[in-house]
This record gives sequence, structure tokens and C-alpha cells, in this order.
Amino acid sequence: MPHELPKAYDPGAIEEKWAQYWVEQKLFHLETPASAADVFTLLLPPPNVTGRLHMGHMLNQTEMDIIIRWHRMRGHKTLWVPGTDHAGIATQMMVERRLESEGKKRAEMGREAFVERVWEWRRHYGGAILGQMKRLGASVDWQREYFTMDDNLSRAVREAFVRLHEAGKIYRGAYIVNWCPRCVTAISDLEVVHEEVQGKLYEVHYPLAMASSSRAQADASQSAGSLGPSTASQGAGSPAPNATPSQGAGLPAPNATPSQGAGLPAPNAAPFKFEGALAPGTFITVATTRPETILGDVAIAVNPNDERYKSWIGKTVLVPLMGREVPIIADDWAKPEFGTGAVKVTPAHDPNDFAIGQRHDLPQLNIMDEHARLNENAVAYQGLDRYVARKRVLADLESQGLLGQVKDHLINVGKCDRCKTVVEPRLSTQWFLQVQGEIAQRAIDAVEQGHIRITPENYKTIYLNWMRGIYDWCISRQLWWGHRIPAWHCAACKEVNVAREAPAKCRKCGNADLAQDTDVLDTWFSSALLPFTCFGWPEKTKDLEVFYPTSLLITGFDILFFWVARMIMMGTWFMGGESSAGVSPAVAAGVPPAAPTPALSAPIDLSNAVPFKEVYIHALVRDKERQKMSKTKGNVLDPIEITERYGTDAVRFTLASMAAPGTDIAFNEERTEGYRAFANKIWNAARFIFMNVERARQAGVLELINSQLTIQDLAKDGRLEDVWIYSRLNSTALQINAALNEFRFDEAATRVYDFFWKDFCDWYLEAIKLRLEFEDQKPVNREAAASALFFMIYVFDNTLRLLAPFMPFIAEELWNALHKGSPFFKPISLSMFPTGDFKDIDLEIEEEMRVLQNLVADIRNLRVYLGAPPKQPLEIEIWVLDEWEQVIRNNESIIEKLANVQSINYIYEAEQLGPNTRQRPEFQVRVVYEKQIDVAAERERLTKELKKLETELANAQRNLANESFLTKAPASVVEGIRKREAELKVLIEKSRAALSELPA
RNA sequence: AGGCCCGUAGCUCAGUUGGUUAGAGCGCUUCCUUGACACGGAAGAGGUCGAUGGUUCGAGUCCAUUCGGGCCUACCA
Repeated sequence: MPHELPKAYDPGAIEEKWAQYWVEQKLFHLETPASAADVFTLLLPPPNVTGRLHMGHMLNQTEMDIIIRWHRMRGHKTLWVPGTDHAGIATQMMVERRLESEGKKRAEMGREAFVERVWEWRRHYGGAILGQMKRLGASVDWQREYFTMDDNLSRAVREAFVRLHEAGKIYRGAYIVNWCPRCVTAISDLEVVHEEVQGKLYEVHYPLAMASSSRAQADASQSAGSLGPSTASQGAGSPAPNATPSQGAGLPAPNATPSQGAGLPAPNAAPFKFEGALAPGTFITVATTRPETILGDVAIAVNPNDERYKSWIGKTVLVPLMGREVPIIADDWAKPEFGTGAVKVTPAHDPNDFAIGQRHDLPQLNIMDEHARLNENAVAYQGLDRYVARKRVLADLESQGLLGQVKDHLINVGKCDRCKTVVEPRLSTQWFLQVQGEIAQRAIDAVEQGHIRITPENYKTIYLNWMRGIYDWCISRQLWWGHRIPAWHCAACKEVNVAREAPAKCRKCGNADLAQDTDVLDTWFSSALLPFTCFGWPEKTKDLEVFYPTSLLITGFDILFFWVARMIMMGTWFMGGESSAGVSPAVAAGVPPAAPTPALSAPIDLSNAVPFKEVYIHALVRDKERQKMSKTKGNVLDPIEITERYGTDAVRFTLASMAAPGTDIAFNEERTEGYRAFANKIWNAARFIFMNVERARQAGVLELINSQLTIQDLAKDGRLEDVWIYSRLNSTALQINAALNEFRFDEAATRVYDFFWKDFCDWYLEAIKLRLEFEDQKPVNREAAASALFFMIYVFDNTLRLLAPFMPFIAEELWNALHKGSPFFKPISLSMFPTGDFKDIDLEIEEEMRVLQNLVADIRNLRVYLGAPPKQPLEIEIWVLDEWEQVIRNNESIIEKLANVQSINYIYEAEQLGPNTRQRPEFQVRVVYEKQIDVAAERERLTKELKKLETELANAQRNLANESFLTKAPASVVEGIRKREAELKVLIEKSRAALSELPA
């Protein structure tokens, strides 16, 4: 059992070894059990395959690992599934950058070669983050590692897509979507980050057309047909824009008739020049923040109730710089109080305008290409970048006298989450998942009905609010890296064939000329399916049966909507029985959502459909100034680097001890330093223990403790310190289990820390040193030495196990040092976690120990106060309450040892103690040491103490004199105050006496 | 615009359903290299709990208002 340990704790020397050992021994692998009983499953939020571990990961993984190790040690069949995410945009961007450095371009390579290149990259460098996880000791089941682009997972994604399509939940159509001109793809609402910037609000004058007001809608809509291609899906390789959004009947297909009409100037002509004069009443003024979109205007809208403009409705105006004649229409969207009350309508470039356009049958004039450069529809401005065009448009407006007031205006610009390019609302044909209605409703029900518990609870509201206002999800991306949409377009009849595998011919016309849709799915689409696809869905596997629903999800707030919400939607959909009537597609982006309709079918039992039973949302790791860590700020901490300096255990412990639910973590290395010191403390306590075990062995004491006695037997009539530490151990274990049950990682960590350092090291080990004194290799008292050894080892062993989830490396190292070689040895990760037992908590003993601790502290205080040499044993005099005398007498040796006391004299008249005492309700003590003390300082101290006591007494007495306090407060509180009152009286009396005895 | 969170010792944070004396770590002051540990030990100093008002026998804790800091959501041109 005993081992020689190096003098100082060196994490680097032990951690790598155990990290490797755990993986090699497959310690965390779980064979599929026969039943779901006692199974605990956790899914790792898959990091990007391109990712590097950051502090957020480390916090996330530390928490998961603590929970997982805790469950495993409690005997549950514990499974933690790791994997990586293919991360469409991020990975594609990264490989593109590499290609660039080789002078190659994606477009030149072609799709197939490019995708092959990405795979090659992933084979060589992908998943480095998992290697980092291994080093940090994450106890995942490496035998079950997945990648979201694996064959089986890809098959599952296709299956899910097809089934959703068959259920009428997936539709395709031309809508305004968020478009990143740099990534050249559509992105979802969630991938847009909003930023308030100072912009301008420009007023622009639109001259009334010369034609009379009798020219109305008919003409306007006629000209609509002449506006040229409207909904051009010019995204990289998008399919021909032939589909129509399946809105209600009666709407004209917005993207029909791409004919180039007459009456439009030839491309690259000079902008239309307005020659007339702007007399009052001959023009209407609108306000805009994006003047370049004027080029795509197809109407002006005013509020029907706006008196100023009532007579204008139905007239037409000329679009500046274009000369196009467009109608003035009445629409509620125009708010009289904003700007001039008149709003320009650009259906192809703004979600609201798109909606207006649909209400009024307006054409959709797209003036930009996929890079947000102006296209041929912008005529004179063709080829210009949107911001260049903006400047040019403004200059031209100004020169023609059409630019009115320009005001500062705060605008909320949407930027691409990935590359921070300003998003351009773009009309394009995309695939949507209809989550509004049934799918969202199930996800709402699952949480509302309590099948999923969310901690901290306020995230439940956030989740529900979001889910209730959800828009349909744009799931197509114009990328090459990802799951390609399983739809094939027929060259002949344009039919879209959605199928699991490539069909041989068009199901409608039989033509064999089919081309697969070029879009891929949003990466989150596949992630949303993971809780069941990673267990083999759509096959009815044993894994799926026993591991689904997973038990818990631990993740950060940032992906609550991206991932958590979508897993709940997909889980409750697919695992709750997908059955659904085909509901007509609802609204896409930019159109106000309808309230989710209740499920059509009978209520579904969602209890086992949910992807997880419980969600714990953790906080953000910030730097020590509470700033968000970001590469641009340069305040990013590399967890691996910090780990190398302080040890993984110390970093883990830092994160755990700061992880109070709901509070962001301001990571401070000074804390980590402190926890490395804690590890060092544990290390040295182990050295002390091993040293004594070795001595005991040599003295022949060790065999005494191998008896049949249990710890409970020994504790029953053991010495005070033994029973005390055993009691403390039990309450600590209970508290830690309770804390972990509520994700109170901070609480749990603090409890181990305090118990180990303060109770076990500072008091228990110090107290038993006098029982572990060996003279000439012979213990002074064999029985006392044996029981001390027994308790010491027992408590240390248990503490290591309590510590193991938090600091697995040092725990494993010392555990092995303690036990390896014993017949029933197993790694600490597979040992049993102490649960604690209420009946082994002895509050009376804890109270006795508290009094002894107070006495020792008071003596030490007096010693320092009197300036006594630390090493000189001194005599003390003590007055003690009768009922406490025996306790003190029984433990004199401890007092002598811990306070360096030579002898204890009992005084039965407190007055005889004289000055320079310390008093507690149970005792008053004096240290016999003659030295002039600082009378003034002592008087100040006593006065201060007295005042404090008197204030407290006054408060207590006021309460006790208060009738309503006595009647309304709980009896225990009243009794507590009564007791305290009595104590205070004694203390005050003694303090006064001490004060009066001070020399003048 | 709506919603949420935070404000407690010099610093970073605990304080669970309102209940006796508001805690910890780091930092600071003084002392101690005693055979586990100076990544240590001992003793100490330091807070009218952002402000105001209210509910209550009793408020750091509940309510309102307010100031300061942060976050999320949102289609106002």
C-alpha cells in the first residue's frame, strides 16, 4: 500500500499518463445494456470538426465530465457520446482559404474535387479538438465517436428530409431570405447578428408622373410584366427558379415571364434624368436608409388613413434615376408618424416590402446579384458594389435635386454570424422546413408538460417565447460541403423529385435527365437529428431503445435556439410518431407568423419522444475583466496552455467552483493558482498518510486495522476527533450529492475543498498526530495509533472518491498509490461515489468539536496577542461551564498539541482569571504569560467587542419584547434568540469585567 | 421597442423556501522554515449587501421606483 511520492505535486508528470490509460483501457466504453434501467446518457454537443478547444468548451466539458463521472461512480450504466460536426460554412471557408494559398479556386476545381479535398483535410487534421478532449480526460465513450457526415448519419439525414417532405413539412419557394454576399449563401434568421450603427435616413423626392390619376393598377401591373426577371435565383448553382411559393390561390407567380420589356433603357445607359421642376404638390417624398434600393422600387405605399396622402392613392410617380412609372398604393404598413409617412416598396430587397408586394400583386424586381453587386436591372449602375452604388445614387439624386433632407438615424444592420458581412435580404428560391404549427407546438408541449426540465428555470420562458414566435426554417445553403438535398430536378418537366436515392427517371414525365439539387442542408439540420441518429435511427436498434431519450443535455445559452430547440422539434416529431396531414406551407421569412395551430391528431405522449429529459444551460466564460473573449480583442485564453501551467485538475476545479448556475464566469488565473495549491495540499496529505502507514507497518501496527471492524463500529464509541471527522465526511458527501443533483457545481466543489483542507488537514490530521507518534519504531499507544490510521485512511479514501469527478487525475494517481495491489482494486473512476448517510451525522459531536476548536483558536489568539514565542509551551487557566468540563478534560491532549499548551488549570471562579482573557459562552480562558500588553489597544479591542455584543443584545431583547414577534415567528427562531440572549449577557458581563480590570 | 440577468470586503464570487452574529478564495498586515505541505501554518484588518420607498414581528433575500453594467429577442422604412 504505501508508496513514495515526490515531494511536490507536478501535474504534468501524472496527467498524460492517466489520460492515455483511460482511453487505452476503454474504461468509459459501455456495451449496449439489455434494458434502459439505470442508464444515464449524455450527448456531447459536437464541436466543429475545424474547431480548437476554447474556454467555453472546457467549461462545458468539465461540467459534463463531472456529472458523468458522478453517475458512473454511482453505479449507473453511463454513456457519454462524442463526435464532431461537419460545420458547413466554417469548414468550407477554411479549406477555401487553404486552396487560396495554393493559388487555387473552388470554382475552378469543381464540386466533386473540392468536396474530396475537404474530406482529405478532415482525414488529416479534422477533429483535433477530440485529441484535446482526450488530454483533458473527458470520460466519453471513444468507441462510439461519430462524424455528422458519416455514411450512416448521412443516410439518416436523407431519410429525415424525405419523411418531412412526405408529411408536407418541407416546401420550396422564392422568398426573401438572409443572404450573405461573401459566403454566397442563404443563412437562417439565427445566423444573423444584429448591430446598431449610426446611419442616415435619406429623404427622396419622387415626381408625380405626367399621366393622370386615371392610370391605375391595370397599367401598373402591365408594366410589371415588363420589368424583367424578378426572382432570379442566382445563387451558386441554384436550380432554375421555376417553383412558385405555394401561397394561397390567386397570386400570380412572381417569377414568371422573364422577358425584357420595351420601354426600359438599354443597359449601361446614363441614369434617367428628371427634367421637370419640383413644384409643391408635384412630388411625393419618401424616407429610406438604403437609397440604392430605389432602383428596384415598384411602388410607393402610404397609409390609407393618412389624410395627407389620401388624394394621391392611385396616382403614379416616376422612380428617380430609373424613370419607371410606379403606383402609389394604400397599405397599413406605412406608418404616418415615421419619416414622411410614405414608404418606397422594393419587394425583392426587403421582407416587409415583399409582403406588401404580395398583397398588391406587385412585381419583384431584383437588382442585385449573389455578391450584392447591382445587376442589369439596375441599368446604369450595373456591376457596382451595393455601397458604391449607394454613393453614386445619392450623388445623382442630389444633382437632379431629388434628394431631400438627410438625417442621422440609428439603424440595425444584420451581419453574417460567420464572416460579419452585412446581410442582404435577397429574394431567392430556397427550401424551408415548416416548423410553425405542429412541429413547434410539440416542442412547446414537451417543455410545458414537463417532459423536459430546463435549468436554470428562466431559460424555459426564453425558450417558450422564442418557440411561440418562430418562423419557418430556411434549411438550404448554397454550399458544397454538407448533406446535399435529396431532390432531383427534371430537365424536361421541371418536376422536383424528392427521394432517398437518386431516381432513374422523373416520376412525373419519365424523363431520365435529372439533376440533383445543388444546395446542401443547414448544418444544424443534421445536428438536430443527432439524439436519435447517433443511435442508429431510422433502424430500430437496441441502442435507440435503451439510450433514447438521453438523460441530460449540458450546453451554453448561445445554441439554445440553434440546436437545443431544434433537437426538441425533431425529436418530438420523429420519435413521437411523425404522422401528420399535409398542411399547406405557411409563411416564410419576412411575413408575420401565424399562431401555431394545435396538432391535428390526437394528443401525443411526448414523455419518451423528447431528445433529452433535462437541459442544463451553463454560463459564458469571460476574461477576468468580464469581457467576452474574442479573437479581435485578443483576450482569448487557451485552455490547453493554462492547463499546462497549472494542471488540468486545477483548471477544471476553477471552472467548477465558479460555475454557479446563471452567472457568467470571469475566469481569473489567480483562482487557478489557488486550486493548484489545493492539489498540492492533497498531494502532501497523501505523503503524510503514506509515511505513517509505512511507519505503522514497520511497527507492526498495520495488521491491527485489518480486523472485521467496520467504520460504524469504530465510530460508535470512538474518540471525539474520529467520530467528528466521520460525521463531517457524511454531511459533506450528502451536500455534494445534493449540489450535483441541482447542477450546483460551485457548491459541490466548495464542499470538497473545505472538507479536505479545513476539516481533514487542518484539524483531523493535526489532532491525530499525537496518536501517530512512534518512538524507536514503537507507537506510544498501539490501539490509538491503529484506530487513527484506520480513520485517516478511510476518510482519505472517501475524500478521493468525492474529489474524483472534479479532479480526476490527482484522484486517480493517489488512489492507485493507496490501493494498487490490493485484491479488489479497480480504478477510481469505477469505484463507488460516497453517498453519505444522515444517521452517521452526529451533531452533538460536531458541537463539541466546535467548542474545542474555539478554545484552541482563542488560546492561539492570546499567544500571538501576548507576543509569546510560538515554540514555547505555555500554561493556561480556564473557567468552563459545568456541562462542558468533561469534554475539555477528555480532550486535553488535543488542546495541548494544537495550541502548544503545557498544562491546563481549571479555575472555578471566573473573576480569578484576571485580565487578558478570551471568552465564549462555554468558557473563559487565559494564557499565563507575563508580558506588558498594549493597554490602549486592548481597551479599544474590548470596547469594540462590547459594543457589538450590546447592539446584538439590544436587538435580541427588542425582538423578545415584541408580542407579534413571539406569536408569529417560528418557535425554533424564538428559542434560538432566547438562548443567544443568555449567552450575550454572560459575554457582556465578562467583557465589562475584563475592561474594568485593565490598568488605567 | 419588448424581455431577461447582474450590482454583497481592495479584486473574483457564494449566500437555497425572508429568521439569531453576512461567508469563501485571492490580495493585504504581523508572526512561524515544528520531520505531509512556504503551492505551507498561525493570528488579524476589511462590508450600514448600488440608491430610495414599501410589505413584514423581522429584508442582502419579497414588491415598486431609480441609477449603473451586461445579455437576448424584434419587420419600423
